[in-house]
Amino acid sequence: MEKNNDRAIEVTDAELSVLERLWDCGEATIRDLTSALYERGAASEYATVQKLLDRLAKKGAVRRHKRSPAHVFEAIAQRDDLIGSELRKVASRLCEGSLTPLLTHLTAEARLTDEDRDRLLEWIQRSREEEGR
Amino acid sequence: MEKNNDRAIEVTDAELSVLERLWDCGEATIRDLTSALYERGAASEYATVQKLLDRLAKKGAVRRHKRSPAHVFEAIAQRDDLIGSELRKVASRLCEGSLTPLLTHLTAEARLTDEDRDRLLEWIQRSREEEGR
DNA sequence: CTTGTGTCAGTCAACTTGTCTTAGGTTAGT
DNA sequence: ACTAACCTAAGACAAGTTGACTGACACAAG
Repeated sequence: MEKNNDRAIEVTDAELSVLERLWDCGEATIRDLTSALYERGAASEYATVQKLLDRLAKKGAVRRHKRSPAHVFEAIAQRDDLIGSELRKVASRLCEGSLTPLLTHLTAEARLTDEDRDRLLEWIQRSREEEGR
Repeated sequence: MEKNNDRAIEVTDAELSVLERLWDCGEATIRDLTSALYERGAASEYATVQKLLDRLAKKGAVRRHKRSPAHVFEAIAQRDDLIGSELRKVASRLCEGSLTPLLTHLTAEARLTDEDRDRLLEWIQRSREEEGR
């Protein structure tokens, strides 16, 4: 049940669209991704995807399997990891690192459905019980 | 009780430090801000603060009062407005615009103090009561 | 009329980001 | 073996952002 909190992973828009494709496919080669994302499939676009994967790999968001002819890529970072990174970044910039103000803001701003509210109450209850962890 | 949701306000790091000073002071001239933020108070730093205020004004985060000799600046955007903008940005990039996944993530990740918990419970209570507003 | 202070506008280098080019390696087909 | 098709690796590039800085001008007080 270990969460991937090792370090923040932030990605740009173009990188994100590659990652999202990987979340859908599970695994994909550069060619797969290029034809899925760019339609035209030109050589330069292939290289663009390659560079984006390169940067994603440096950030630890993607793993490269050196399988036979072409490398196969797989997402390491999941959507929720990115959400977490972004939320922590906001918190550290605007709330001295505390996530609680974000929570407070969301409860005030988000239109809570009954379901959301119930889930939240339940969670608070649980968190109170776990007090002495 | 109108919230400032008109549009997203995002600020850079340097702009934020100016804004934070304004949140503390209420009002301030460029000179006030420069000596508070830069210590040295050189002419170039004065100009930097001026440019930052300029950009903040264009973003609608700051208001300029043309009082006597030097203009006086006042923050329009509050910390919570920025938090809201950032959260919406994250939501629109990663959650198809829905804030709920952020809430879910925070309930899973954030560790609450007793005080946080009480405040949150109160929020939820109030939100439930305002239901039909 | 000069000095100090303020405003306004533009410049600048460093960095980021998405795109593209080039060079070189490996495999398959004729 | 020679070429064609595909792959990897590394770097170049323009456009945009960001923080810092410069210069030109207004204006009041000594």
